[in-house]
Amino acid sequence: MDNWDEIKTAYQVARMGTVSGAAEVLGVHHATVIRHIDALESRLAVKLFQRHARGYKATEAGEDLLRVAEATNDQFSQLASRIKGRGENVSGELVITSLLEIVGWVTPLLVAFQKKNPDISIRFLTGERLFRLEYGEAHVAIRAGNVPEQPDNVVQPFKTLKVGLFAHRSYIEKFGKPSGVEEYGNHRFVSHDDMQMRAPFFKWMQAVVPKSAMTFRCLDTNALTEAILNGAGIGFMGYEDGLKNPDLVEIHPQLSEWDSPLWLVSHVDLHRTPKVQAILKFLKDSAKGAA
Amino acid sequence: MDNWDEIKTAYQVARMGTVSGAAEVLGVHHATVIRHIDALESRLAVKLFQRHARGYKATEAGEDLLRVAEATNDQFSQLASRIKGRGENVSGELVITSLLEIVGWVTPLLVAFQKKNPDISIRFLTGERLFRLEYGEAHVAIRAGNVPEQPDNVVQPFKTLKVGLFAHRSYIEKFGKPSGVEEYGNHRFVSHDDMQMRAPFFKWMQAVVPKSAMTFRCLDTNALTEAILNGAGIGFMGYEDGLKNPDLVEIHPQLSEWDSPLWLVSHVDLHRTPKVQAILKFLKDSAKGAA
DNA sequence: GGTGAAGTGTTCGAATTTGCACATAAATCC
DNA sequence: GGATTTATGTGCAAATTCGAACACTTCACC
Repeated sequence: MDNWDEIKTAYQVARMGTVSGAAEVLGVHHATVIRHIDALESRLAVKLFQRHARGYKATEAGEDLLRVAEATNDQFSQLASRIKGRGENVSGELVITSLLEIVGWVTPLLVAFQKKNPDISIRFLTGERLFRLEYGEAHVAIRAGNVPEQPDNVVQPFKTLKVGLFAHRSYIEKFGKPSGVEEYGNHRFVSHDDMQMRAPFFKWMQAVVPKSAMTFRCLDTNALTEAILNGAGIGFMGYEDGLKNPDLVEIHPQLSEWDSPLWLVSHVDLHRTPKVQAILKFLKDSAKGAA
Repeated sequence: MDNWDEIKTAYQVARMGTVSGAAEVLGVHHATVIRHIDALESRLAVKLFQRHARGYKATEAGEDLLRVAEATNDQFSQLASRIKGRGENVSGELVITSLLEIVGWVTPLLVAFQKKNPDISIRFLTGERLFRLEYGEAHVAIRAGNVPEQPDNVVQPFKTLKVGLFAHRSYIEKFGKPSGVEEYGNHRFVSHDDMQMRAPFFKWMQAVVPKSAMTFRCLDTNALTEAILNGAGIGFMGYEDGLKNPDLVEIHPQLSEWDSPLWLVSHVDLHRTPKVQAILKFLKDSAKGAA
């Protein structure tokens, strides 16, 4: 039973009782309707209609088809309105992924967005693995570093993640505050263990701080912040967070070359949907408000 | 939501996960599949699939379509097997129509056929009105007289209805038996009231018997037979029935020109269905057996 | 009983759809 | 890391389908 269009045609003929009427409803020529019926009947090897000059009358098989096709027509109509409706409303599931490092910063934004759009349910995917937009694993990704130039992805600048070089008060009391870069060799630093890391502030540190001075290394950004707070050494952390904490001392004036740009990335297929547009607008607005 | 074929295509893509796979299942070129999907998506203004080089992944809308189309596919498959099955089995309703005159003769045959085919339910339509095959009012008609030459009807000879001219014993006792046609004017005849009747024996009677001798006229053949049996006069009735009844006397030697040929008529659209073939074969066989 | 309206059915040219060839991209397999 | 496999995507020609016109039939209304 291939060729569903012929079933659709037969349905209208059974419903209308005439070929001409069905042709008008379907918006095709009545010759087309006749051909569809003929094709369907010869394929099924069963007469669906009894022909006479004043119209078509469904046989038992035709009546059976009428019932099934009527249900199908309803189902498809409902499907169409569901799909179209889904396109217009901001509802359903919204999957967002980001790097682990900025979870603490992004999460409150997502919660706020969910509160503004109660019909939406948010899945926030984070992890070692990069969740890929092109496989439909997420609607929106927040990426850092260079502009992600993958095809089929729509990239927008989000905001710039500023970092500063801080140490805890307890560290300063113990080891003193280095007056300049040249003294860094005699101090203790905390840093990421991942030498592949491409963040600009990390590269700056690699260039300026001798490897022997990096006495505490870890993989997780949150653990790194904790290490600084516990006086393990000097290290990078979010600039705003650092300033806010009275127990932290800024070691080096903030440099713009440390900045990590953040990008909002969405797949081109989904970018124009209202749902994705809504979250993108919300995130950009909140970035603007914070700046 | 017109063009059900595109939905069918999208269903296979959602099921298979790749355009190529769907194309193979559908037996079309993969370019066609791509075009169907593109057309459907632009009509719905919603992305149904997320494209990447290793296949298509259904979006939420696509998943929705998958569910609906899967159900539809099942429904259509079942419909197809029902319709084809109906074509092969002798079951369902079988509508037969005949003239009132031969009801008594046909009914036992139909009952026997129904007993041989318990899956069938028989509707035997009789009445003043001619039930018409071309409107699907009946599957098979039993017609008398000239060969019905209507288009779209398949006509087969059934059997010849022989009639004889009989009178009841009580009539003979009262009025005597006419020795020849020339004495008919002095006798009493029972006949049909319908002067339009085209039956050959009726025309013969009209030619031979003066109108004044027709003293009992009625519209119904059964009533006519009853009239003969009750001694109302001389009249035509089924030849076999007349001979079988010892109380009846044959008035005139049977003439072949009285014979009414009976025809089995079926609409060309239904003639080749096993159900119609079965009843036609049964009726012809029983006519042969009786002859 | 004849005339007009409504419907079926068929033929032929036109428009649409389809299939093929080829380009390209990503994943897998040595 | 290069070759192979498997996928998507796009012009262009062929095949198919579609639509307009016309012939024919039946029914309803005068």
